[in-house]
Amino acid sequence: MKYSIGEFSKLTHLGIHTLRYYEDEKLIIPERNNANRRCYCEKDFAWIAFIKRLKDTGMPIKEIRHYAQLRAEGNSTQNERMEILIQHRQVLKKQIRQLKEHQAKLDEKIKFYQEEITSQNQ
Amino acid sequence: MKYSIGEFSKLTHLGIHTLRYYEDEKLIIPERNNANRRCYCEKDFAWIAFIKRLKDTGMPIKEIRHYAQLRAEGNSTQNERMEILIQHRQVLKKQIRQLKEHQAKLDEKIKFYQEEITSQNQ
DNA sequence: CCTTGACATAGAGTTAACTCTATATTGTAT
DNA sequence: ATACAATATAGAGTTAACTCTATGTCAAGG
Repeated sequence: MKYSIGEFSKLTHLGIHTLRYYEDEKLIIPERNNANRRCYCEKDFAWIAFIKRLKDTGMPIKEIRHYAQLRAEGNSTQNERMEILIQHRQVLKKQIRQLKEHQAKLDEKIKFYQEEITSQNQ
Repeated sequence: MKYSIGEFSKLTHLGIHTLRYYEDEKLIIPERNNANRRCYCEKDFAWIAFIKRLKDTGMPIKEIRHYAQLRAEGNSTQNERMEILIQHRQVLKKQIRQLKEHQAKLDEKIKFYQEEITSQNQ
């Protein structure tokens, strides 16, 4: 199955402009048809999903580009790509730990407000 | 204990420029001494710690400003501030859930690489 | 007295990540 | 054949959150 940029935009919930921007940034470079139109495929869809994951976990576009370029070079870069992901796993782990701490502190603060407010109503 | 902006900058690990920017944005407005110099105190330190927490959990500065303005209005806004934090707790909860999902998928991918690589070495 | 360093304000510059505009082509329905 | 909607490129504009520069003030040490 092949998708025009418009279809692919709907599929991925990324704007047309964003897809072209990602192409400029060399994150995802789709095939072209004989009229020079972009032709995205299933594989591109899976790849975009992964790009989103990296973005959502705070990886900047430059780093994603690096990963994408290694990917484009083929199998010989598997090891290096794995290393990047292993590094990133550490980052993610730390993020989760920190957010949990923030959550705990936020809960404390909310509890404090609740106590303040109920004590005022007596 | 009172701190000049230079001291407070070191204490909070926020640049002097950033502290002044936060003041422009009405997040934290310290006292002034008779020479018009900023005078940060312990309470400001606790408040900056909380601002950082909100920032680190993705709250934009405009929303933090809103919270800060309510805070400046005093006790009568306690309820509204609590509501904001309760809302934000939901956001945070969702963030953590998502990051955990991303972590799981990342682990899968790493595992996949490891299997690929070991199978190639045989 | 004079220099120096920390502070003050106002406003310009930077960076990341989009997002939009202008203009030109092209495939499809009438 | 013609109109029109989707696509193409190049480049400008936007937003958030800083970060820096220019210029001026002032208190304390030599």
